[in-house]
Amino acid sequence: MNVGANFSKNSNKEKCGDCPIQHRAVCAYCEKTELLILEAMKSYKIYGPGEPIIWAGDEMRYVGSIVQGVASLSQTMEDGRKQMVGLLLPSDFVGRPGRSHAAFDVEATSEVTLCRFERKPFEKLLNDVPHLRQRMLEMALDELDAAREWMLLLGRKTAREKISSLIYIIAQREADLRPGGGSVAVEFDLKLTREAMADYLGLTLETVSRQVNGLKKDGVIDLLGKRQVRIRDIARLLQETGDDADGAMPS
Amino acid sequence: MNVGANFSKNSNKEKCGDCPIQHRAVCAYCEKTELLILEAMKSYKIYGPGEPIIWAGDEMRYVGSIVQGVASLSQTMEDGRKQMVGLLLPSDFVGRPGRSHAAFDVEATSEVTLCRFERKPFEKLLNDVPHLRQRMLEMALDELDAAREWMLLLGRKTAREKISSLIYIIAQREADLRPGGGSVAVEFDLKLTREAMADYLGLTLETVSRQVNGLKKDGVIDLLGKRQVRIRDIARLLQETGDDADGAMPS
DNA sequence: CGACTGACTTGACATAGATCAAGGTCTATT
DNA sequence: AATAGACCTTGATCTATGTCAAGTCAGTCG
Repeated sequence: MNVGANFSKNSNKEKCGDCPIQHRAVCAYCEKTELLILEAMKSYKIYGPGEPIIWAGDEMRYVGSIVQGVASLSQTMEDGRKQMVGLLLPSDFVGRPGRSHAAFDVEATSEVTLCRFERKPFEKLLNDVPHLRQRMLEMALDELDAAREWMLLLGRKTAREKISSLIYIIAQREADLRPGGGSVAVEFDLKLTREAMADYLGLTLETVSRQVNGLKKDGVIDLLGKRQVRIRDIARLLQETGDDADGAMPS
Repeated sequence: MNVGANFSKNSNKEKCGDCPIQHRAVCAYCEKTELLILEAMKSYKIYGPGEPIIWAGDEMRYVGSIVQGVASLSQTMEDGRKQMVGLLLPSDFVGRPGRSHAAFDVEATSEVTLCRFERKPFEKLLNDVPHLRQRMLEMALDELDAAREWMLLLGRKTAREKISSLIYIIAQREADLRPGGGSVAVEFDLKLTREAMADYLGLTLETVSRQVNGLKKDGVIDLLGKRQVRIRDIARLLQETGDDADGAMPS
């Protein structure tokens, strides 16, 4: 088997049970016994919107993965400035094996169902099961790439490009989670307040509001509710993100 | 042995040979044979200042680690806007096992000596040697944390805080690489042009210039040469970064 | 039913940092 | 010692986004 093998989310979905940690962390290649260990270990917990899951500095008793809802990973400075550093959607992993205390705040943005494992036995399992460690490495490297792309957005994009990028990414992730559908969902719920978007994009909530309504006025998106979006022109939205590979040069 | 065991850089230095990949990726706990395999595989290559090491999208034949000098990991938009997403110093790993093409540009900022391994056999080794994979996971998670902290800087800090943070971080890293010394070097070379700093911080080079000279005028640092810095007041510099834990509240 | 609350919008104004434009300093080259 | 090129500084101005301050609107509670 190849180190770099990349299991598509869908193929994992078919082979694994209902808990995301199975297909994200253990996946199709694992032995039956290992699956059974994880099955026995897991427990679920539900958090209400706005409820903290863990604070930076707290001891981490659990690691786990999101089953339903949206959670945010963020950092706050003493004077209150806040920056989201990750958006946790269903199937994303929460917690860092090998570290006893949390480095970032995790909060439920909408109602969140978390599938949890006690950290210590999970680490032991990680130590014993080669595939699990490999899967964790892949996940960490994927998240690292995502974080670095977000750095380009934070450092160099304009407010309009930031908003467009966020909407586009949420649409993509939404499509991933849906059964049929293309690669980008057309109509979906952002599941984030304007303030949460601002914290994610390094903007103020007023700027977010103005830019979202700007995209609406320019016919790029429709707003069905405050957070319910329909993309009117996907190509145009992609152009607005600033990282359209060939929007400038018509072939 | 514990999954979360964290080998300090120094202890590894003592036990390993001259190639950073040994103490970063294989480390003190590895068997002799594994070290020998890496020894046989490795080769060195030297890059001049400004020379590209690999471009985003290129096939990655090698992975490796920096022995000497500074390299930058960056992304560029079509219109030329550029964002550095990582600063690679001696002992840092370059390349991503399990991916055949590079996701980011890597350029030598100063003269760089790179210790290289062919990617394919390295991946095979990674597959066979548990400690190596564990070390890679730790490195990836550390880099992820660093990337996320940089996101706070890019999204929420002022220009002055950004510059102060960069100087502080370079001073820390410098101290790490030196034999004796405290945790923060006092006098050192930034090894970056104003433009490279700007690309790292999401600023323009003019703003970088003004802020660096501002810190000098305010007695926080001295400039011995254009890139040669002496920190006059470490506590003050830390305060200027914005993430001083208790600069605001005297106990 | 009114009025309260939280999320959002909109306007007027302020400002940090970008942009544009010179000019300066250092090093290498001839 | 003149010339050139890379790098850096400094000033004047512009502008995108932040800040402050009123609203609006939908849902919820008394």
